[in-house]
Amino acid sequence: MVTVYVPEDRTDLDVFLEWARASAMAGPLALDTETTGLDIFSPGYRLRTVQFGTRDTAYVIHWERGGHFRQAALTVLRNAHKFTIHNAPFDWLVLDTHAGITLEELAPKTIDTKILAALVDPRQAMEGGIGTGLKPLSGYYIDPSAPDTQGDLTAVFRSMGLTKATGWARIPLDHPIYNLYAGLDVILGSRILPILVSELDRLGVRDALRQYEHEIARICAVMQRTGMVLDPEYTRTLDDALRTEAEEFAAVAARYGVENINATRQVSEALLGMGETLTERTASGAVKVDKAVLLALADRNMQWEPLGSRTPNPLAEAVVRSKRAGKWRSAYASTFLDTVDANGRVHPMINALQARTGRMSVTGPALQTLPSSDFMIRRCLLADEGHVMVSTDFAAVEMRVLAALADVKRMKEAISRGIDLHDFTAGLVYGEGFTKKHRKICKGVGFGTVYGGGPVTIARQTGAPEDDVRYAQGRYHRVYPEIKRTASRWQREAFADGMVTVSITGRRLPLDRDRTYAVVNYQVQSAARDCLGQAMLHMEESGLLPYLRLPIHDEVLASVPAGEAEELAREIEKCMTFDLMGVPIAAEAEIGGRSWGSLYGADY
DNA sequence: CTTCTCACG
DNA sequence: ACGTACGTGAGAAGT
Repeated sequence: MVTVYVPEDRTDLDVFLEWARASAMAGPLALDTETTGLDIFSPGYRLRTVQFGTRDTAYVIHWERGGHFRQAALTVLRNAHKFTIHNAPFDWLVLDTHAGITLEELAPKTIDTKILAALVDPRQAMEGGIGTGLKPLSGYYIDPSAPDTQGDLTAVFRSMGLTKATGWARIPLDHPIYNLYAGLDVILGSRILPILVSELDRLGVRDALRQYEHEIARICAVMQRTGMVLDPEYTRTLDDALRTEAEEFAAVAARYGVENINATRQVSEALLGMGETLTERTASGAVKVDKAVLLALADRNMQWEPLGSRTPNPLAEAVVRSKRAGKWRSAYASTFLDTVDANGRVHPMINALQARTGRMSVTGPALQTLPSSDFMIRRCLLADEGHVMVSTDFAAVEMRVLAALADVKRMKEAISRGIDLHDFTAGLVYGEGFTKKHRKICKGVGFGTVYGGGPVTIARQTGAPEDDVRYAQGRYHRVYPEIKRTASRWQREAFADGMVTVSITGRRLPLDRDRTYAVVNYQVQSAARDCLGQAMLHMEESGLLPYLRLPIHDEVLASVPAGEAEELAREIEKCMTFDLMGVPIAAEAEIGGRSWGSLYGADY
């Protein structure tokens, strides 16, 4: 039996305050907000309700009504000493931006149940895990028939002629289902907390890892709040130019009967009709017409450089160009313009613990995936006024992490002596007279090993003959025997531990039963992510957090005052330099100009 | 909702 | 016994 209260007047609010005071003494209060949407930094964004709850009681405070309602919510937000929130960064930023409760104040008082859930099982439901959303967690741990508060509310929206996009902003504040579901979320959050804590205790997940993840989440939330400056004039011009390019080449494709360049079926049929032979197939058996296929028909390599090996197919050329311009416009340039805030900044969401390996992801826009082959998209984003961009990369971090985790003696020796790792490997595999080609194969085998790839894939990736790759991979494992040995140990331990391999930081990494070879990649990718996390903690300790803009797996992007760029770049490098089990982890900073594109060849 | 494609580390 | 490329986000089309 649970009760959801919705205070209507000052008397009700006094009851709420008394309840909150007493409840907060007994343990963490569950906290949640309802807002007009997910676009926290958009003009016109509103905080609508703030909910507080325990395992059987919830109070939905109508922030939107102002006055005493806000005062009451603020009193509890300021006075309670511990909150449990599901997906805290969102609520931190909402309350920071729209209620004046800074995330610096709230974060140290927060336990995020989404973090705890990811430490129990980082997989999404589709990957065979429970999922880390409140709904799947409630279904699994509390009651399979627990209401889908978000899903059911969208149904309510529809019945009122509203959509997912408009419903959260327009549903009347006093709608009973809206209030019931707002209240249920904190009740569920409150009930999930002790369950997840006891799961983590049972599984032996150290408290240090839980604390560490909360620190990382806070640091990422600060970066999200800061955001990045957009160059609006450049971006508008680029958006127009990309639209024009997409349209012009789409018109060329139309002359060959392709009405829709994104319809792969139309493209493949038109190409076959022109007498081209298309041999590659997709997983489902359809004719494959991806970029690699089209560029080959257009007589270009993957860098788009002309090959001179055949007559370029004009349709293939038109389709690749139109598709690229269209994608770069819709995924990047247009999204920048659509998501920019009133101060000219974009605030992508940084999901600090998103991937099943613990890796971070960035969405809306996906700033970790901007094209790197051309500066034109990155040129849209700027360092702050008077600042320059600094990008600092870990040096070959995954190879170093592998050397450390698997205790690869000769690899560790080479790294410590500062020798180029792929040169070193080529020397061991082919002898001192190795060629550039040999080095390339060894580099491919090195990466292939980190990813768990076989000779066929590595051969395809490097362009080297399969037999050569086979030979090199065999030799590779002879000169670095510890890798296979460690992989076997990891697999053995995972089998004994419910198909879960435990990372160097104590992170649980569930394996797929039919892909246990991926254990090497999971261990390496996860440890590399924690190198980034460790570096981020160092950077905050050094006072660099205000300059940080974006984590990109093995890189940190910063905006620093132009006059102090050299010093701050050295400081960032220092924060990304440390020892991992006897292996030096190192980083190199590159100082650019005002735009991110300047680090990719742009002149501004 | 699934598939295909393409952008990144 | 053998061999397996890893992790993401996003738009568009097709079912």
